[in-house]
Amino acid sequence: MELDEAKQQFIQAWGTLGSNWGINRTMAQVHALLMISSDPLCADDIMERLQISRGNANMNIRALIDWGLVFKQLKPGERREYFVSERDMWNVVRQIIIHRKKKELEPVLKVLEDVEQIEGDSQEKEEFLEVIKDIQSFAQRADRTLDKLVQSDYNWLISTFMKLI
Amino acid sequence: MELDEAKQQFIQAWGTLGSNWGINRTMAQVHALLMISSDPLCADDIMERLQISRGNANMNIRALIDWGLVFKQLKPGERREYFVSERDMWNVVRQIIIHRKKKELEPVLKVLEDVEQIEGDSQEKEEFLEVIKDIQSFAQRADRTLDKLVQSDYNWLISTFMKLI
DNA sequence: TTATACTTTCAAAATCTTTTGAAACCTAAA
DNA sequence: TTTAGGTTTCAAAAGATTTTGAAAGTATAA
Repeated sequence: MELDEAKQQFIQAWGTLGSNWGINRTMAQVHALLMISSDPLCADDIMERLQISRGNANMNIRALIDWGLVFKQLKPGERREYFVSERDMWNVVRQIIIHRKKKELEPVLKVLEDVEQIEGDSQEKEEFLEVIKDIQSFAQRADRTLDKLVQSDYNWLISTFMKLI
Repeated sequence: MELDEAKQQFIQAWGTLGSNWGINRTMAQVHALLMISSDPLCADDIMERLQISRGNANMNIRALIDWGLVFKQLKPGERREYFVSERDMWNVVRQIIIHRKKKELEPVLKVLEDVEQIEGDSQEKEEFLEVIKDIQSFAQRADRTLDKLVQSDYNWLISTFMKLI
């Protein structure tokens, strides 16, 4: 396989993975492209390499910066903005966990708390509450575990992985 | 809050969560409905409660059965099929991990292996390979950890959670 | 101040995903 | 058989998401 073909394949695969992970396909592709570029790229480079429009490129670059997966880099004497990506996979995953936890897990915890506050005194209510409480205790445990996880550093993580295996 | 309103809210929240997790909204809602129904429901019950068409109900029930999240239950003397859901959250999450790992992680591992086999001997190639190998080692570790996780039972999981926190 | 080089926005278009519902398809019992 | 009660399929419609590209905006330097 040629290097360029390999790069292309990797970008496509990363895009597909991303789109299953709440990261839109192009956003993940931009990230992939930056990960495998040795030098910082500007918006025009990204547009050209991925064959996407300026608006699309701009939107997804901003989103990646927002997620903490890509950083601006200004070259001295140049006005144009260049971009580099986070390459450390644990930092990448960490940022994704932080974002998705906030966007998804926390709202569910809120709803679970709300629906616990129901009126009445029926058998049906008790059964409903039992199911809800089970889910809630699981979700809270997941929430705390993820908090701990994102705080932890890479070496700690590795050693935990090791103990698991 | 009334019980019925609470149920409705829970079904909606579960639907939203699911759609962020590679499970389509209706599929997650069907699962939610079955989790909080004390008795098994048939296709018509589900259609009525969620206000969805027969085709939609059927498709999503089949998908849930396929994912191991819902089970058929035949009532003696009745032809109609009834359905109950997996309620144990750890089993639910376990099934989702199994499915998504197969659908997402494994194809990426395959691509990473493929793109490692590139020709040439340039500086550029070496830099590309370095990034790929980092990602690969992380992905393989994740793969093994998830394997271990899905094999583990609930009590083991709890104690691991506890150690983390 | 004006020109230039670049970034951002956003409505419309394209694309992808989900849902519908009617027709085809079972299968058990009469 | 035939009928009745039920399930599955699938093409078309609806709905959601993503992408485009041109216009507006912004900052720098001459």
